[in-house]
Amino acid sequence: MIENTNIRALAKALNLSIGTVSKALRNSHEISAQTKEKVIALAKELNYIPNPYASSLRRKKSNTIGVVIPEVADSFFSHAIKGIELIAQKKGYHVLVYLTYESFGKEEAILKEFNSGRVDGVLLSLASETAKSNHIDSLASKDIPLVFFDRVPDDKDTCKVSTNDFEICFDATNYLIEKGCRRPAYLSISKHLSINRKRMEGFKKSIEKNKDKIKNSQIIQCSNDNTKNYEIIKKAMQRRNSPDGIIASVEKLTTPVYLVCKDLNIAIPQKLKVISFSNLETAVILNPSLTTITQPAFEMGKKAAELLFKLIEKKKQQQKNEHVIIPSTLTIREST
Amino acid sequence: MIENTNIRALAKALNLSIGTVSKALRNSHEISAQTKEKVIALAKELNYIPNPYASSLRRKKSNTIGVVIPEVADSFFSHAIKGIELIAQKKGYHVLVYLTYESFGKEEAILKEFNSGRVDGVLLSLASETAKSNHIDSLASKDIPLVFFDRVPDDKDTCKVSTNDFEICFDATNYLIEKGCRRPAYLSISKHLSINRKRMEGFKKSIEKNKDKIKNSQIIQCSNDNTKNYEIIKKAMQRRNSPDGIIASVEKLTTPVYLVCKDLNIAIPQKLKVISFSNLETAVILNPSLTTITQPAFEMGKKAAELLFKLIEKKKQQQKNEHVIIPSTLTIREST
DNA sequence: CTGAAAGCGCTAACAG
DNA sequence: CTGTTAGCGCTTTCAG
Repeated sequence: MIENTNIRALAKALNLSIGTVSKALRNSHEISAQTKEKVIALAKELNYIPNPYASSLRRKKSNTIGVVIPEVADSFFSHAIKGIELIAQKKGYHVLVYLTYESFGKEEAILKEFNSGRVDGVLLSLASETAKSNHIDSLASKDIPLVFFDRVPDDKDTCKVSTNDFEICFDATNYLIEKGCRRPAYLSISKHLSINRKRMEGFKKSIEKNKDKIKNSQIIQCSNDNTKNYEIIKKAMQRRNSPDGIIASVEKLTTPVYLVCKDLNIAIPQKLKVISFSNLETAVILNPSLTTITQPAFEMGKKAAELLFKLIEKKKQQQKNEHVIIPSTLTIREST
Repeated sequence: MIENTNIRALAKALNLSIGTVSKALRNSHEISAQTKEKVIALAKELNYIPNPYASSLRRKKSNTIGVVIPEVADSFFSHAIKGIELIAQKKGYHVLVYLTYESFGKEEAILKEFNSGRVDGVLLSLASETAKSNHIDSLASKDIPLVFFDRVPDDKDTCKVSTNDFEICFDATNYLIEKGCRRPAYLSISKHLSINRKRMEGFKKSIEKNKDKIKNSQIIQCSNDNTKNYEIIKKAMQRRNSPDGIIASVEKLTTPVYLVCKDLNIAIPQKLKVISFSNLETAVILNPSLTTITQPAFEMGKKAAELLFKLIEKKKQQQKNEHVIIPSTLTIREST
């Protein structure tokens, strides 16, 4: 940081007091139009930009939000960040991005630091390691608004933006069965994530509902490591009574599923029907094109940010536990 | 922002002066081990987190970097951000992310605001609209370090991290020709981007080198809008002497190319060989699997951040125009 | 309508 | 080794 033309320099040049200049710049009603004009003109000329940290310190307001997400290498979060940034930019807010790499410890540390007043609000999508969510209480006690998105907790009464994980997975499973699957499988990820539980419950509910049609069904527990997942899925497909339908609960499971089928010569959709949660643009050019549960990632990001700003702007009136659900869509393609 | 336990409260509780507490917390050598211990213990107990903005104001150092990118919905930037964030987290820095949406005006405005002292350094990947780069001069005049990555300018002597766009595209084109292509085409994006020019030049150089083998070659100008690109590519493929080999200069052109081929029944790789710049994990499960020029996105992000921190930490010694080139790799798959 | 002055929370001389 | 003090640049009473 290097010294800038500051408000004092402006004041001196204009023969005004610092206070007057400050008010003029913030367009205070108690300053004459003339003065405002002069001040603004010079500010522009000298390329004056107020020091945000001085302002933050004084006003106890950072005009910054923190976005804490597990990963960014998945297309869901790319799109979500885009939505968040869009709204933030519109509101004149700045966006700090933090990755937890699915680690609870990191998540905890990051949130803890937010108690410093660095941010006016937080958007959080839980790490898969995160089982309990009491690490968010300190934020609450400091009245720092928090909105969960996508990976929301279900044990807390907070603002959250999620998609209809249960219902869409229920629908998707029904669809698989309708298409003739008798041995459907659900590829599960972290058990801690309510998002995974909900999807899984949707799956189970459908199995239950269709139990007279179903021969067998299974939950296949996958890991965070995709090479392992390849092996896990391969084994599952080599067992007797291997699945004839798969619901992949996250985007990154698509690649191992397709690879296994290629390597084991399993025809999709004839031998195995596949549906994946995914926002991949390339779903349509896979072979066969992939039936996806498309999450409204961008919209969820936008909505979460909008909600957060509502909380930031008028904490009192706002409901502290609004839960917005933006539905996903099942896009049917050739893989089913 | 709500009032926190601040350094004054700590000092009072410990019967020490504010200055001593401050030094103890920053582990100053002029404070006794005993005192430090006491201070740190109480700080922990009270969950004391120093106000970063007060500190920034006083030290003229924000411990924050700004990352300015055109889009985040492309897998390149997802990976790059991951690399950046990794290094920043290690260094105890915070990362502000801004999207320009390919707009020069936005890019300019964002950089201008950085003159306020909000960030200690900037990582920039140019918007496709950006033709001139004098909007970065103000940063330079304030001595705010700047490192370009990926979309670097070539008219400036600055630090930049890029990949070997020219060479890899030269190699890729050679490979196409070697595989029998006689009518190769290059799908071009924004002409302003040096990255595109360099790739294009690599293409042309190869055409030149192989001119006795080539029947015809073309540069197909694409847009930012993928539905338009579909039409553009379709038209190109319907003309006489349509390409028998394509180099797609950016990832998002893959989908329209594959779709056109599907719709026009053009067999890849028999009738058309395709290579695309891409970091898509799904390249391997496309049909046919896609030969890609894989950019080291994560490594570029990391390297750019490392370079930036070197500049931030010791401005003097550091070369102000280091140009790091991290090579891309040509991964050959079935589409060629 | 404008100015004076206090202070946000922290750091860094400087003095002791 | 610890304390005192003067700000960083800005906002905001409160007076005039």
